[in-house]
Amino acid sequence: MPEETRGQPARAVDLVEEESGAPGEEQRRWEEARLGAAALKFGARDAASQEPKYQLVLEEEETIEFVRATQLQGDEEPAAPPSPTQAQQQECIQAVRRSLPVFPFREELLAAIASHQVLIIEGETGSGKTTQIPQYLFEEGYTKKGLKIACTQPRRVAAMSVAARVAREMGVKLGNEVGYSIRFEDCTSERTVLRYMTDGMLLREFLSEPDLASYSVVMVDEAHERTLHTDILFGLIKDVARFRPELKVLVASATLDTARFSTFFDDAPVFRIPGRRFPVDIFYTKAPEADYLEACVVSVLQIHVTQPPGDVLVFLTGQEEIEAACEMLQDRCRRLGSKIRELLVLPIYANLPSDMQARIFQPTPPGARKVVVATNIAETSLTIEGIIYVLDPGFCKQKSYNPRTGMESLTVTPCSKASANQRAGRAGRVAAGKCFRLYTAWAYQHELEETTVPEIQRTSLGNVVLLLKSLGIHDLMHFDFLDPPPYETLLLALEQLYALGALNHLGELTTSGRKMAELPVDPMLSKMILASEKYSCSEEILTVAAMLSVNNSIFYRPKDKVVHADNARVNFFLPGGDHLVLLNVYTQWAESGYSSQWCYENFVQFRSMRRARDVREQLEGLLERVEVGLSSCQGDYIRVRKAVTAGYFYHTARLTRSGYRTVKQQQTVFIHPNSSLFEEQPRWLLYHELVLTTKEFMRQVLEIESSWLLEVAPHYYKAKELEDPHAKKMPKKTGKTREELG
DNA sequence: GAGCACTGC
Repeated sequence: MPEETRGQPARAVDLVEEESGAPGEEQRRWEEARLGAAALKFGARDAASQEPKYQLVLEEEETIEFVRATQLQGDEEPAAPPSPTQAQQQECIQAVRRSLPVFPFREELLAAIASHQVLIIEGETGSGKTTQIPQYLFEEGYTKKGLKIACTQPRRVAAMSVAARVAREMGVKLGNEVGYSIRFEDCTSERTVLRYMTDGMLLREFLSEPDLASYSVVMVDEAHERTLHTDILFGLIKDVARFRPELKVLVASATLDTARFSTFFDDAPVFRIPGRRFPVDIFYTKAPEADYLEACVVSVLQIHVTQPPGDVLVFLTGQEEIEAACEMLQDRCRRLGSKIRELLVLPIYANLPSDMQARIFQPTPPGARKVVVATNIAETSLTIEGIIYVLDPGFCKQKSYNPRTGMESLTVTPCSKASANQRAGRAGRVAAGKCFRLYTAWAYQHELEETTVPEIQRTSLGNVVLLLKSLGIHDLMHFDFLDPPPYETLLLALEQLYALGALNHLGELTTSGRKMAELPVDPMLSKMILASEKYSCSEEILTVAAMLSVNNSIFYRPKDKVVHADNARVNFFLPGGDHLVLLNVYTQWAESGYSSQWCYENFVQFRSMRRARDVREQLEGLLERVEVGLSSCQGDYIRVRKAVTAGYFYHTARLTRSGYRTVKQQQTVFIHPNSSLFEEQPRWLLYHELVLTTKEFMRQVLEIESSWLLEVAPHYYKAKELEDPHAKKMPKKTGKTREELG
C-alpha cells in the first residue's frame, strides 16, 4: 500500500473552538501544529455510558473521539408497508401506491404538469416519484394518441427493476404496456407506452428521432447525478421543447441543485415532494486523522463494541484499500477472540467476482454484526438492507481528463458534501442510523465542495461531439450546456474528428463521419472499424474493438496466485503487440465455447469477456448500416495492424534516444509494464490510451511501421517528419523492428 | 515494473 494514498491531508481545526466562534489565524496555525503531533491520541469521552465496557476490550489509544454535530433530517415516520399475500396482491399493491409520499400530491402535480411545459420535481428516494408519476400520466391520458412516456435512469439495473415494479403495479406483463430499453436488451413492444430506459439510450434515440415525436412526456430522473448522458439530454430536450410546445418535460432530482435546473429551463417551477427516510445522526472526529485506513479499522471496532446491533458500511476508495482494511479488521478480531462478538467482514467493489459480491446480501446471523467495506458502488448502485452505521473517511477516486495532453487519470480526492450526505443517508433506510465521518465538522463546512464536478467536465468528449454534429448542431462552443465542458476539451475533440476525416474543413460531418456516429464507440474505434473494410479483416477488428471497449482489465490476478496469473497472461502474447493479444484471448475463449471454466483456468475475467461478446455482437449487427462487410484476414495480422493504425494514427509514439515521444505533441511517454511489448521497445508504435498514474503510460500498444502512417493518413503525416534522424545511432538491442529481429 | 472509482451507448 503506497503511503501517499493512505495519508490524509491535514485539513481542519478542533470542533470545540469552531463552536465558540471562528478562530483567529494565529490560533489556527497553532492548533494545526498541535494537531499534527497529536494524531490518534484521543480519549474516549463520548458514549460515556458504555465507557467501562469497551475500555476493557480496546486500549485507550485504540479509540477515536467523535463529536455529534448535526442530524440528517428524517421525514415523517413511514407506515409499515403491508406485506402482500397472493390472494390480496392487487389490492395490497394499490394500498402501497396510496401510502407513498407522492400520492397526496397527485392532483396538484397533474395540474402543474398540465399548465407548464417543463416542471422540476424535487423529491428524495422513497417518495415514489419514479414509479408513480409515469403511471399518473398514463391514467390521465397522456398516452392516448399513440404517444409514449419516457423515463430515463442513469443505470441499467434501475431501468429494469423500476419497469418490472410498475408492470406489476399495473397488472400487465413486462414488455407490453410497460417496458424497458437498455443497451443489449430491448424489452418493449408496439404496445409499450411507459418506457423506462437508460439516459444513454434516449440520447441514441435522437439519431433516429431528433424531435422525439413519438413521446408526449420525457422524464429525466436522478438528474442530480449529472451523468454525461443526462447533461447532454438537457441541452437537446430544451431545444426540442421550444419547437414542440405540446411535449411535457419533467426533470426529477434530489434536493440538490433544483434551482439551477429551474434557471436552465427558463425558470420552470419546482414541485417539491417529501421523501421518506429515518433520521441519521452525524458525528465528526474532533481532530483530523493522519492515517484514515487505521482510523477506519479502529472506528469499526469501536462501533462494534459500543453500539447497539446493526450493520456497518464503510466507504473506501478502491480494491487495494478495501482488501487491506478487511485483512486488518479480521486480524484484530482474531486477536480479540471471544472478548468481542462475531464480526463478519465483507468487501464489495465492482470488479469483485459475482459470487463474492452476493455474500453482502446474506442476512447477518443472530448475535453477529456485518461490516461491509465498499467503494462508491454502495453510494448509489446498490442498497444493502440492515445498515445502521456508516463510516465515511470522506474520499473517493475520481476520473479526470486533461484536454491539453489527452491524458486521463484516476486520483483519490476528498468527496463533495453532496456525496458525503448521500453516504450518510445509507444509514437511515431501515431505522434511525448514525454516520461517523473521519474528518472534522470544520472540514465539512469549509473544505468540501458542495457538489461533485459533473462528468461532462472530467472526460473526453469525442463521441459526444460526433453525436451532436450528426444531430446538426454545428456551433458546439455555444451549445446550451447546463455546465459547459472546458473549451480545450471541445477543441481537441473537434481537432481529432477532423484528423479522422469525420469532419471537413468547415466543421461539417462527412459521409464517413456520419457512419462513425452510428457506432456506439469512441471515434477512433469507429474509424478503425470502417477501415477494416479496406483491409478485409472486419471479423478480427470487431473483436479487437470489443475487447478494447471493455475498459476493465481482462486478466484476473489474485494475490495468492500472482505467478500463475502472470504466466497465463504471457502465454497469450503474440508478436505485434497488445491488440493481437486481446484478439488471441477472445479467439481462444470463443473456441472453448465461451466457457467460464476456461476463463477461470486462464486467469481471465469471465464478466469482462461476456461484456466483450455483447459489444461485439452489437457492433456486428451495425456493420451493414455502415456498409462494412464481414471478412477475415485469415491469419494475416499485418492487415489487422494496418486497420488499427487507420483509426489510431493520432496516437503514435516513436523511440528516441530519450525514450518514447508522441509523434505530434512530443510528449514523453512510457510503455505500460503490463504490455506485451514492455521488453521489446519497437521503434514505432501506436497506443490505445494514455493514462497518468506514476508516469505517463501508454496502455494497449501495437507495433507499427512508419510507412503505414503515410498509407492510412497521408493528409496527416508528411514523409519528412517520419524520417528517423537517430536510427543509426540507436543502441543495438533496442530500436529494431520485429522484422529485423527475425 | 505497475496497480483497476463508478456508470453508460
